[in-house]
Amino acid sequence: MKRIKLKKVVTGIRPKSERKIRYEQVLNSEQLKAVMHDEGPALVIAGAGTGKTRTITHRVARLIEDGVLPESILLLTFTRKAANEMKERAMALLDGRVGKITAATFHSFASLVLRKHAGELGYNSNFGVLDAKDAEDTFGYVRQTYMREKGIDPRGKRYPKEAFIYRIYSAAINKRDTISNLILQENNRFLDSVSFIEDIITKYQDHKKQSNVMDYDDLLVNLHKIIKLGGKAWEMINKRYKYIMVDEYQDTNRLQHEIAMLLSGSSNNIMAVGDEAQSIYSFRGAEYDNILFFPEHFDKCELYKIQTNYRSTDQILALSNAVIQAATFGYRKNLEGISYGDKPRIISTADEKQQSRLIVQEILEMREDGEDLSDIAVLIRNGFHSFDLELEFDKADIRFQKYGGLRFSETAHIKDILAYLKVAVNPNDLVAWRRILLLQPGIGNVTASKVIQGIGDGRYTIKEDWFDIPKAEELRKQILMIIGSINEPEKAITLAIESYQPILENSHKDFKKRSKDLEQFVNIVAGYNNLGNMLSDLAVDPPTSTVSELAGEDREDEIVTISTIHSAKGLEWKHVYIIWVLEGKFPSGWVGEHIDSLEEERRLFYVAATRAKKTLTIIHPTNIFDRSTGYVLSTPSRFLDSVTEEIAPRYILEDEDSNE
DNA sequence: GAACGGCTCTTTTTT
DNA sequence: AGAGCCGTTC
Repeated sequence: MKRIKLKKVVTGIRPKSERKIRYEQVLNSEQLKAVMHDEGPALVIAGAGTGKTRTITHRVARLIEDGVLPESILLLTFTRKAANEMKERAMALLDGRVGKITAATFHSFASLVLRKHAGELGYNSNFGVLDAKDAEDTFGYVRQTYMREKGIDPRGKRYPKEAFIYRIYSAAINKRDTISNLILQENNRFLDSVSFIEDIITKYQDHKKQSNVMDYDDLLVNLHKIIKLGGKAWEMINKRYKYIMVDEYQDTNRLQHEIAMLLSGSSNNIMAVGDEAQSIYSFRGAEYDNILFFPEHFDKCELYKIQTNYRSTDQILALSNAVIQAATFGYRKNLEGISYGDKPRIISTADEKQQSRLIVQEILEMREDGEDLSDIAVLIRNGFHSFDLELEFDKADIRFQKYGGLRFSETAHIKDILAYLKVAVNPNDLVAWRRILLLQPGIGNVTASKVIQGIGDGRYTIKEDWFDIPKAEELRKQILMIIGSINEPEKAITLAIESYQPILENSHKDFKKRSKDLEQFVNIVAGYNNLGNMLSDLAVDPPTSTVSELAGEDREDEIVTISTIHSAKGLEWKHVYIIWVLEGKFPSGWVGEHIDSLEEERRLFYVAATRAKKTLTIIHPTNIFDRSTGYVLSTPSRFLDSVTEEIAPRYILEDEDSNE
C-alpha cells in the first residue's frame, strides 16, 4: 500500500524564475522591493514623481504573473480616472488577465457592492444616488418643510442654511464624529442650533429612505454596514478579494480607513500607498494620520520608501523641497532628482490682465518653437481664478480644456434634463420634481409645493390626472411619455430635451451653446440600456472636464490644460504655470491663521510645484481688485518666503509699448 | 395671490 | 454661474 504523505498547500504566490516582465531591469531597487512584496500588510511611501503608479501597476502584473487570481485583486484609487488608467497600464504591461481585477474608487466600489446586496440593508436594489448638489437641495427642501411645520419664522433668528447643514452632516459621517463636537470645533455661531440641525438630519435620512436614494456618504456608510453585518454579502466579498491595494492613502478619511482595514480581512493582505506631504483633502475629512500610523495597526507591517524623483529637474525640486521643509510639522521629505534644468521663475505682474497676457504670449512663443500645447498646464487654487485667462485664451485662439471648478453635470441645463429623467425613473424623487415644476411657465413656489406635498403623501400618482393643478398637467403627461421609454435611454432623453427646449430658449441667452451641451449629453446616455444605471453611474462618476473632452474629438492634441490643483493630483506636464500666488488667494483668504488649514495650503502648493517636469513659473499680480475697497496692493504668498533668490530668481514685467 | 424680471451678492478644493 | 431678494406685473 502506498504511503500517504502530507504536502503543504501553497496558495497565491508561486514565484517563478521565468517572468515575462524583467522587473529587475525596468525598476529601481526601491520600487522593486515594493513590487516584490508578497503577502501581509505593507506601507509604501512614494514621494511626488517617484514612479508610484509604475510601482502599483508593476505589482499588479507581478502578482498575476506569479499565479494570483486577477479576480482576487482589489485596487482602490482616488478617482475613477486613476482607476481606469492604472488598469490599462497594467494591462499593457502584461496581458488581458489584468482586465479581471477590480479597480475602483471607494464610492464606485461601494455602489458596485450595494447594487447587488443592498437588500440586506432594506434598500431596493435600484436605489438612486444623490450627488453633492442633489443632497444639498434635499436638505433645502427638508429644512423648509421642517420650519413650516414647526411654525418657525424664517425671518427671526438666523438658522443655518442647507449648505452648512450638509457640510456638517457629511463631516460627521466621514470623520465619525458627532454634530455637536464638530460645531464646537469650527463654528460656535450655531452652537444653539445643534438640535435644529440634528432634527433636520433625521428628517433628511427619513426622506432619503422614503425616496430609495443614497448620497455619497451613504454609499460608504452602507458598505461599512454590510461588511460589519457579516452576512452573505460579506461572505462573498471576503472570499473573493484577497489582495487589497489602496492608492493615495493620505487622503482617506476615517470611514474609508476602517473599510480598508475590514476589507483586508484576517489575512491582512493590504498595501497602502501614498505620501503624507501630498495630503490635500482634509476639508473632506481626510486624515493623514491614517497613513502615518498605518504600520501601528498591524503586528508586522513592511515599510517601503521610494524617494528618487524622475519627474522634475533638480531646480524644480529645490523649490519644492524649500517650500515643504518650511512646514511647521517637519515632513521627512527631501526628494532627490536626477536631471538638470532651468531655475523656476517667480514673476510679478502689474495686474491680472498682464498675468494673462504673459501666459498667452509665452504659450504662443512655445507653439512657434514646436512645443506641443498638451505639455503645458496652468494651475489654479480656485476654479474661478482662471476666468480672465480663459477669455484671453479665446481671444488668442488657444484651445484649452479645464479640470475642476464647475462641472459639466453641475450646470443648470444638464441638471434640468437630469431632473426629467430622475422623475421618470423614480416618481417619488421630490427634489427633482420641484426642480422641473419651477421651470414650467405659470408655476412658482406655491404651486410646486402643492404638487410635491401631494406626491409625498401619496395623494397624487403620476398615472392619474391632478384635477386641482391644471398648470402641471402638461408636465405630468410629458413625464409619462418619458416613462414609456425608460428602457430606451436615448429616446427618453430626446423626449426630455423636446419638452425642455422652449424653456431653455426662454431662460438662457446663451441657449445655443447649452443646446450643444445637451446634444453631447445624448451621446453619453446612448451608451446605456437602462436609465437608472446611467443616472447612478453619472452621480458616482461625473464627467470631470468641460465639454471639449466629452466631444471625443481632438482629445489630446494641441490643447492647453487649465486645472485646479486638486484636480491635477497625480498628473504632470513639461511646463507648468501657477497663477495667483499671493496672500488671500493662495493661501486662500478664508483659512485665516488656522494652522492646520495653512499647512494644508502649503502641501497644496507643494503638489502644484511638483507637477512640473522642465519649467516652472510662479506668477503673482501686484494690483488686485478688491470688491469693497477697489484696487489694492497684494503681498506675494508666504509660501515663497523660504524660496531664496538662489533657488528662484524674481522677475518683474516691463511693458514694451510704453518704452518705445 | 402668485409669478416673474432684474437686481446684487457670493463663489475653495471633490467622491 | 447661480441663488436670493424685492418691486412690479398678471
